[in-house]
Amino acid sequence: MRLYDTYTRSLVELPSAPGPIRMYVCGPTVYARAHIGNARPFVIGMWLRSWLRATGYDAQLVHNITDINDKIYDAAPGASAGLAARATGWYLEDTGDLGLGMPDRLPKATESVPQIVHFIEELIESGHAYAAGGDVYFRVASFPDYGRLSGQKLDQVEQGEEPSALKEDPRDFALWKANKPATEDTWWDSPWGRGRPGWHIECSAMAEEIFGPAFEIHGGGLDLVFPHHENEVAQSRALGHPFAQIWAHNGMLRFTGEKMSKSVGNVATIRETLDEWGREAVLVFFLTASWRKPIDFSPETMAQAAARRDTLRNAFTLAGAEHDEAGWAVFAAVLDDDFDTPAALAVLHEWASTGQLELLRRGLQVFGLESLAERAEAPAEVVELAEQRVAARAARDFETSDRLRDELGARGWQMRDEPGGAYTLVRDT
RNA sequence: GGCGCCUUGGCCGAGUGGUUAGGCAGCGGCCUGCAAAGCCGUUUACAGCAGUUCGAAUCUGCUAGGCGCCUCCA
Repeated sequence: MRLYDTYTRSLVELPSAPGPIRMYVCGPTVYARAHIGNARPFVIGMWLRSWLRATGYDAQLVHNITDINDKIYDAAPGASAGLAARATGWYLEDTGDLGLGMPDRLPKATESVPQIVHFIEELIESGHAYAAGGDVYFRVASFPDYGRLSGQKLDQVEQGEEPSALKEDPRDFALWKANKPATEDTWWDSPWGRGRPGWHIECSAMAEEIFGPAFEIHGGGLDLVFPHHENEVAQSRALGHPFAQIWAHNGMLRFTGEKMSKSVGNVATIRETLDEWGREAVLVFFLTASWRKPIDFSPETMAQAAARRDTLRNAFTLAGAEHDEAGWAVFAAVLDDDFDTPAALAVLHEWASTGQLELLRRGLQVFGLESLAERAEAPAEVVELAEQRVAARAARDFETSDRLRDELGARGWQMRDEPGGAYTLVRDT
C-alpha cells in the first residue's frame, strides 16, 4: 500500500505486510463539543487501521486528547480541569457513536507530564532548548531542517506565537510555560518551576512514549502542518529520533464556503449531525471525498450521502448473484493506492447493482458500514398491519390498504409490495 | 509578502495522452390498483487563452477564480 506523504510530497510505499504499522493521529483540544470537521481525522484513522488490519498488518492507532491548553483556561476560568474532563467524555461518546470502535490508545496530556518534562530536559541538555524566566523554549536556529515539512522558509515566517522578551529568536516556540496564577488553575512542578507543557511537545512525548523514537504514520488535519507538526518533527529529530516515516494530512471540511472551525463559528457538532442524519450517512459522506481533499458539508451533500446509503442498503433486499471473487482485487487495489475511498465507493455500488452481496458486505465492513447488510426484524404488530394490508389489497380495498401503508410508515417501516401478496418490510431511517 | 492545494456535466466525485468511472438529481419507459424498490434507455463535461503532439480533461506556459497555512485550530 502507498500513501501520500506531506514531508516528501509524494506517494510513499508502506513496508510490506505483515508487520507493524504504528499510527499517531492528532486529536482534539477538549473545551467544547467537537464539530463534524473534527471527526474527519478520527474516521480516516479508524478506517485506515481497519483496512491495514484487513490486509495483514498489525496496525495500531494512537489518538491523543489535548487537555491542557489556553482555550480550556479561557472557556472555564477557575474550572478548566472539570471542563476538560467533561469535554473528553463528550468526544469519546460522539466518536464512539460513529460505530467504528476506538483507537488502541487515547493518551492525555495531563497524564503524560513526566514524559514531557523528561523530553524537555533532553532538549535542553542537547542544546536545542533553553530555560528563561520559568519558560522553556525550543531553539529553532539549532535545527537546520526547521521548515522542511511545511515548506516554509525561515526568513519568511511571520512572527511566531506570542512574542516574548524571553525568547532568543521570535520564531522559538514554548515547550514549557510558567504558570500564570491569575488565569491558569492547573499546573505541574518541574525543574523550571510551576507551569504546564506547551502544545507541540505533548505529541512528540506521547507518540514516543508509546511507540518509541520511530513509527510509520503520523496523521492529523492539514491545518496542523505548520506550526504544530513542524515543531513536533523539530523536537524529535533534534534528538536524533527518526519520528514519523509518513505524514498523512487530511483535507479540511468546509461549511458555508470556508473551513469549519469554532473560531469562524460555522460549526455543526458531531452530535447534531449524527442525530440528524444517522451514523451511516455520515460515514458515506466521508467516503465520497478523497481523504486529502477538502470536503463540503451541506444539507445537499449530506442528503446525497443518505441517498447513497439507501441504495447500498436496498441491495440486500434483492436477490444475490454469483460471486466474482476477483472483484475484491479491484476494491483492494484502489484502497492500496492512497486509500482512494471514492473509487472504493464506486466498487461498492457496482457490487450493489450486480447483487454481489457477500463482497458488498465485506467491503462495507472495512468502513464500519456492515449494519447496512442487516435486515431489522419487524415487530409482531408491524407484521400484523402488513398482513391486514395484504388482505385489504386482495379484496381490492385500496383505501384501507393505503391507510395501512401510511400507518406502517408512521411507525418507521416501509412496505414494498411484491407479486403474489408477498412483501418486504424495510426500516426507514 | 511567503508556502501549498484546487477548478470535470444540475450536484457530488473518479480519471495523468487515444476506451462508458460511479453516485445523486432530471427526463422517457417497464413493473405496480397507486406507490416504493428495482430494471432499461437518455440529456448536460472537462474555468479561459496559447502551445507541445498524429491525437489532451490528461503535458507546458499564461490568465481568471476558489481554498488552506504563516496566530488557537482536525
